[in-house]
Amino acid sequence: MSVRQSLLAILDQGPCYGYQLRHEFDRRTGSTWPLNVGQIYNTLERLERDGLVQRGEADEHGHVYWRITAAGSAEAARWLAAPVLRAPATREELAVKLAVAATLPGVDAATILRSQRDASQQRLDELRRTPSPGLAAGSPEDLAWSLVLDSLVCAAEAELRWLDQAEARLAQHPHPEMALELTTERPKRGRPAKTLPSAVAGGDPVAVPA
Amino acid sequence: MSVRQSLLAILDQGPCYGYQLRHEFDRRTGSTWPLNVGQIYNTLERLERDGLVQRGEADEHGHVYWRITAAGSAEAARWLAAPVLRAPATREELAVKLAVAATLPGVDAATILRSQRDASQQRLDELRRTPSPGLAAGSPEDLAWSLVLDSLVCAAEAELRWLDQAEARLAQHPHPEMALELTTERPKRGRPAKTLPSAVAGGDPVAVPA
DNA sequence: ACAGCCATGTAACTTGTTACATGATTTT
DNA sequence: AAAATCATGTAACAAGTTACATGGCTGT
Repeated sequence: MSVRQSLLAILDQGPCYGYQLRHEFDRRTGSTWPLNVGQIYNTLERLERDGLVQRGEADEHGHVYWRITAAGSAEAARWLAAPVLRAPATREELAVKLAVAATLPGVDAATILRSQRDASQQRLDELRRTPSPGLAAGSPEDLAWSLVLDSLVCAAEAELRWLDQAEARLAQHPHPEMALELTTERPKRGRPAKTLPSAVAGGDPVAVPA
Repeated sequence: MSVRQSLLAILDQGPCYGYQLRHEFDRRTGSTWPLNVGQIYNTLERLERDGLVQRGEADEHGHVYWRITAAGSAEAARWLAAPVLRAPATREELAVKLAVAATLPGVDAATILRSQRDASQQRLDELRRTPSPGLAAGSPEDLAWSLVLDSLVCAAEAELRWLDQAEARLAQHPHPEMALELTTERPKRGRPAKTLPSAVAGGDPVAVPA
């Protein structure tokens, strides 16, 4: 959701051809996340389909310039003005994974946590070792690159903090032991009773079929 | 990339039918991120296509149980054992957006930053106000839910920290003023000259075609 | 001639996501 | 009867990503 919008924002500055867009994007976001060339042409076609850009004729060099439309310009402005909202619950792969792992009986969540922590720490070290680019210090590219790098560092630090918290929490719940009784109640169709206290289980714990 | 794997990990505990999987998943990750039912059936079909699960016959209740295969079991184990690796550069939408915004001439990055900061702060406040679920404290569900919630809080805090850093950095680079000269050099095809010092610009700064 | 980059494009595929259709069952 | 829930499924789409095909130009 940011490639599309980023390309649009760059195109809002003036027509570009595909390879140029790649260059501009990479320059702005640093050498991380090298943007695949093919993706640019895909994205441009999708943008054209949505009426946000228009494709021009090839010039004498064979360069195909793309021009933003009024709708595209509005969309770019909208994107820049509106804050990025994380969904009510952003899908954090790591959190989901640990939440699932911590509630599976045969799984040793503590070990998973430790090995994840090692990997995350290593990643953070790498990020910290990553040099600022050899560009002219103070250049806009340098600024942009620093922002992206800082963002990654902050995220990695937060991940480590969270992992430590999680480890402490897990220590309090030594053994999940939450066997897969799954839905403790027998699955029933239809509208469930509201007032009745679910009639108590007593019955079969879902008897996983062989 | 976590729905698919999570469902597989749950199925590794024993056969389930679709609705049951949704229940299990939601129970483990908290009420955030309610999993759309349709997605489960899609994912199951894709898992079957990949030979990781097998669909069973409907039982007397009309429940279609899905059973994990040996390959699926191996895949689930692999997922649980391997740490989640953020790509060399994870696509942080917010970072990319700010990096792009900070290098666009007509754009007031400081304003964008401030409004983003407000939104992020508000989100963090909401997260902090989010109560732990009314479940039995100490239950595995409670643990899982807390983990997810903590993760979101940590991420939100990191985001704010980063935004503050970014604001400070932007203050040092008061006005990007990086006009869209785009590729300062005239785009040329073929292998670029290595030794020549790019022949100096002098010429037209890409002369954006009208 | 050959390597290698510039440049455009096509096709396929993955995961996530939503909208919709269908029907059974059960409470109100 | 109506409403709500359980349950299964289909179809389509969005965004990202990769692999591949094609050709031009240029330096060695």
